[in-house]
Amino acid sequence: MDTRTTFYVTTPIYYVNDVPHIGHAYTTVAADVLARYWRLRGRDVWFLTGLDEHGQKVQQAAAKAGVDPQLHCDNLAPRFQALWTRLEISNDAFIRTTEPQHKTVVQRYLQVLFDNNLIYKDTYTGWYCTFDERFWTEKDVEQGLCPDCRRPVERLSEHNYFFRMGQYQDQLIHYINQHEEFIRPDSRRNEVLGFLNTQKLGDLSISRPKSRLSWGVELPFDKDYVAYVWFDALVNYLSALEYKLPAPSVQRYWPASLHLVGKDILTTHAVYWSTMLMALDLPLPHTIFAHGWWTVDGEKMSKSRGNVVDPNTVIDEFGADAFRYFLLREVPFGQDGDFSKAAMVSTSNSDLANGLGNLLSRTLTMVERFSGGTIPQVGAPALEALEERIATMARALPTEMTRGVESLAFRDNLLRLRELVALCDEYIDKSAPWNLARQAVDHPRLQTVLNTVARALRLLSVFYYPFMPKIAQRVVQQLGIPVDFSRPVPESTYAWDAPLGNVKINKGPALFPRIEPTRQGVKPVSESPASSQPGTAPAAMPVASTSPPPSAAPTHITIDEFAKIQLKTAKVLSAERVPKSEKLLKLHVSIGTEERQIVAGIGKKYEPDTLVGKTIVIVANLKPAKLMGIESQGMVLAAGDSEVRGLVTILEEVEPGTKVK
RNA sequence: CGCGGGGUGGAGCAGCCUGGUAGCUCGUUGGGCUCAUAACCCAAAGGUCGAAGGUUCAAAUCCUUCCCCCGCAACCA
Repeated sequence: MDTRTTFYVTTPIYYVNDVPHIGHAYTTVAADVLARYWRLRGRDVWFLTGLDEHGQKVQQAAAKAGVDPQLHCDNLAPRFQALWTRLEISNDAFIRTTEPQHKTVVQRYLQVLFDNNLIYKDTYTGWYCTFDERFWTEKDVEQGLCPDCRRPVERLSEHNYFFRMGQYQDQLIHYINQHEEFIRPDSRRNEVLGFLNTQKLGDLSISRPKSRLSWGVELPFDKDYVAYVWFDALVNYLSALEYKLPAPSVQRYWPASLHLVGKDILTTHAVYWSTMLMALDLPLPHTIFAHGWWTVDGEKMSKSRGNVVDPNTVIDEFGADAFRYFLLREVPFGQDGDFSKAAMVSTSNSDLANGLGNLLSRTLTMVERFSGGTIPQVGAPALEALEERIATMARALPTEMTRGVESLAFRDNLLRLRELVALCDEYIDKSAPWNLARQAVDHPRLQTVLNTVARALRLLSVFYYPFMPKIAQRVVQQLGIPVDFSRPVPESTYAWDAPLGNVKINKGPALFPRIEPTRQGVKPVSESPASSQPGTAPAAMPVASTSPPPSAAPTHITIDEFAKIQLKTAKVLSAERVPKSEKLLKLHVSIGTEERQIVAGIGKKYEPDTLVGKTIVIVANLKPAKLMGIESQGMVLAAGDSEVRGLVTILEEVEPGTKVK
């Protein structure tokens, strides 16, 4: 644990071209919870997030849009900033790598490394993937394709500048071994160590020729090059300290207490960034924590699947606080998790509406009904055993919460708080204040019940605050306890034994609405093609735009263009599965004059045997191609989108090779 | 033999490393209560722990084989 009084936490700087999704929200919310917790506890917190705005993809996207790259970034940046506002992110600064001050710092560090002979120029020849903006080694490249994105790679030879990363290998291994908390969780630490121990760490290319990529930070010692994106990006953690505060604050906050990263960029941080810092003679961050990824409804999130969760829509539906709660409550931090609306509804209802929300609601109503709207002082014990259990749990809570936050065990903390809520519910039921209210002789006991639950809520509000800032504020507001969460809250204001009483409450609306679970599992599969328009005015349909269905080709082709495609009937002579392939079948077909070998991706739908003898339709003049090493001399026609639904066949018996038009 | 993850009451998961009464949340059923957002409290039902072998006094847990599911990778010409 980082024991300094400062706490510097970062998220990665997100790529400005991305659409903000649940993953971005996750990291940022987690960082925010930590920042809020430590501010509450009086530490000197600095919380940084921001955007990575350089690189080829930005340059390309801007060019495509016909705008200046900077303008392109300026247009996109607010998407993130607006989301963070909605999500109640309390970052102290928002860095953008295109800011001049950032570039200056990057250049200064580059110059230092260059002057110390830690950067050298060399020729690099390798396989380059334009899309990923990176070179691949010989054994990475498979069949001329980028192992990452499967696009073709090109042989490229160019001069570049290299950072002597390799020479720090042993030092880094040693460092990781000596510092248990440097890379977390442990599984990730082992992963990095495994990587470092089994292969030789090479030097790192840190430049790109301007001829290929101009959108970047120019190297101070060679204006024909810009800095490679990682060097530029990682330095943000330091550069922000130099110009985002009133006074330069590297001394004050560096080394960072915590870099939160997704597991995909752990190596970059653990190896590149660490060795860069070593070379700069700067201390390494205290902890780099790699968290897991979210799937959606059990599937990986991807643009092509169209299941990317927009945090904005979740906030619209559930509110920012419930969303924040869900993200950190659902899964142990570090592991992968699954987001689904059903889970979101269930958690929101059971933990928040039925838990915290309902506890506050019933408590306040009782205070109104049985105590004239004022939280009473402690009276006589009502149910000593339960009161003792509550007290024990409550007194231990501050320490437990801190321990949980230190180990980033958000989920454990939230479950613990939920336990206290449940214990209060049990206490209320068993002490039955509504009965105690009947006779004056029981009133001292009634007072104790109400006071005890109110104190529990006071405590809960404080520790729920980092997770749900708005809700916490509403809880204390309704309880009538003035707690200002925007500044450190001394423990004396919420400690279990800190007295509470004679406080006038302000009961307000429910904290969380109960959400009726919609029919889950039944996805709205079919927008019935006919009348899915929520529209009006059927009469006024403009005649001209008998628009094609959305999936159809947007433009017409001429009959001549169609004539270029030779469709023919073909009789299947044999069919067999392509070994090791999931969906490929190798077909031999006759088109009368000749035989063709066709590889078709229909193996999920059809057993080879059932196809033999069938007459199908093929594209006869398609350029042959190799699929898994097997030549395919044509293409079979089949209905279906990504999934094959059925083959095109002929009703009547026709000769193989008959033209289809 | 491509890489990896997983199969535990209706659902989602923990337990498995370091064998020894199978646990949690949700759901279901019955009861209670009436302060509360049809909420809350109590109780119950419900599992041959994917299958088969093996090791052992004892296996969800260790070993072997097999089956199935899910990612990723390779291909839907």
